[in-house]
Amino acid sequence: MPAAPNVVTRFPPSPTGFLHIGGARTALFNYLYARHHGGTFLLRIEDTDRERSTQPAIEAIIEGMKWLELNWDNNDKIYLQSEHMPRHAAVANEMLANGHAYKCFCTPQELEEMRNHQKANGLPMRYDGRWRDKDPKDAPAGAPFVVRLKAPLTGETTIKDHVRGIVTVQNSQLDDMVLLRSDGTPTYMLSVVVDDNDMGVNTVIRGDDHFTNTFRQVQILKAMNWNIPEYAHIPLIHGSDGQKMSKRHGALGVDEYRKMGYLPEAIRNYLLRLGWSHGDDEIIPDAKAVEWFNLEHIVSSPAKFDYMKLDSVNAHYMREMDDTKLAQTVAARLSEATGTAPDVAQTAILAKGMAGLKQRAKTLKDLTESAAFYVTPRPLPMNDGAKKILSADAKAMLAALRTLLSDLADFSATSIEASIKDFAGQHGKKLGDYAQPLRAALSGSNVSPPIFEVASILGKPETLGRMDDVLK
RNA sequence: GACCCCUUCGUCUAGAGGCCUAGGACAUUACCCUUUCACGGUAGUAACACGGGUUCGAAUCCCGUAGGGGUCGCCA
Repeated sequence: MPAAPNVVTRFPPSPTGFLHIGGARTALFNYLYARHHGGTFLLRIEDTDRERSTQPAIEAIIEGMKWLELNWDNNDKIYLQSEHMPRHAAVANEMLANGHAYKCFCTPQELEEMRNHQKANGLPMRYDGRWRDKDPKDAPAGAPFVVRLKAPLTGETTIKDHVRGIVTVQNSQLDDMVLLRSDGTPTYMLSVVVDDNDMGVNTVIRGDDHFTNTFRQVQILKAMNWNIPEYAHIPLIHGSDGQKMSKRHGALGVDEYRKMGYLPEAIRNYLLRLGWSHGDDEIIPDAKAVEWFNLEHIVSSPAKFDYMKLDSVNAHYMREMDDTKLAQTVAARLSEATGTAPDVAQTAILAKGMAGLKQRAKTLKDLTESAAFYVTPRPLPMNDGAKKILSADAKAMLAALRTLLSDLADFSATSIEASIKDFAGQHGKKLGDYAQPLRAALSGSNVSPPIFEVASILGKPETLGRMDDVLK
């Protein structure tokens, strides 16, 4: 099935902030495509903007990638774009030498005036090429200059994109972009092209916001006579306002999702389905994702992020998790929230409780909150629902129940239920009449897993103790 | 403004001219199950943006309109 040999993809975030959800999806698609073809997935940090790039951001991105388990190749090594700036500059100079680039001595003010004029007159906003054919000798001595691409004036540039199809733009629409800044550093447009080429990247999967840039990049590629990679521009993820999700537009860092209690496998599955499909399949475990992923079924329109759906996917994976492992996670979260870590015995109780708890929760956060009562030290605080249940009548019934339970030898859930059911019948009551007060006493709430199961897991001494607390 | 792209239930999507009286999932409604809440089960509401073509036949192809988005930096 894998046709293209040696597929090389890459994820190139710029370290100006955390790894956000849109970037995570781009990374996922690149990762899956490489894995599907048995190819290589690389991580490149685009830190050429020295002003805005930060080390903490680099670390946050790496942490995010690791949390999502999107492991990159090349022995875990990261390609730092800034380390290759001399190479980028060398390429620009090569283009200068072979006539594919030229020096432009315009000042920033001059360019801004030009743009203002164009905007005011409803003209297309592009560099007008005023230094394209001028002799550099005409420039004032020692004046700073940038290096611009000498882009073709006529003809057209065509991109074959796996999502967009074949798209053509007239070269007259594209201006002579800057390759090298006046301080000699390369621009993004140059750096990506050079790095992709040097890294052997042959498949570029990235956000659709890069689509129009692609035409310019292809022009550089052609000027250098380099191979043009396969392209797949994936539609953006929109916020609820229908606009591109960005760091200031509702996109959260992946770490926030971890805190909210989402599982990495759930995030992966949800993100995969957001913009890609495999028939009616919704739950797509990693192995299937790698097996099935392709570029053909990437959706062509933008998607909105939906927490409800994420919740349901997360709930699915959470229920599949091993109870012991889940209990450890919950214990860790509990200790983070309360400051005291559950001990081994308590963690064991949590593990027993997981089966009943996890089908009532969507996230690890929910799960942790609903599990807390198992290990909360006595006397348990009662929530409003519990207080309401514990009327004088209810307490009287609870007192009777206490005697019943203390005499019960077999403290299994079925045994407790059978005995209470029998007891209720004898007193002309329903099971629920006793179950609710018991629930309040044992869980401190009006909502809990099956209460006889809870009692059994808590054990007889703790159960009776909690009942005594309420009866005091 | 210029250029490019997008448009199927509220949301994510299936759909590659007849399989579509448009399918699935999430959400939502009702009922069943039931010691609470969930889970689960059953049923339901709900969409091809609009207008023209092409064709025996169009959600699917073409053109236009409308709406939305992206890009136009010495940011990435």
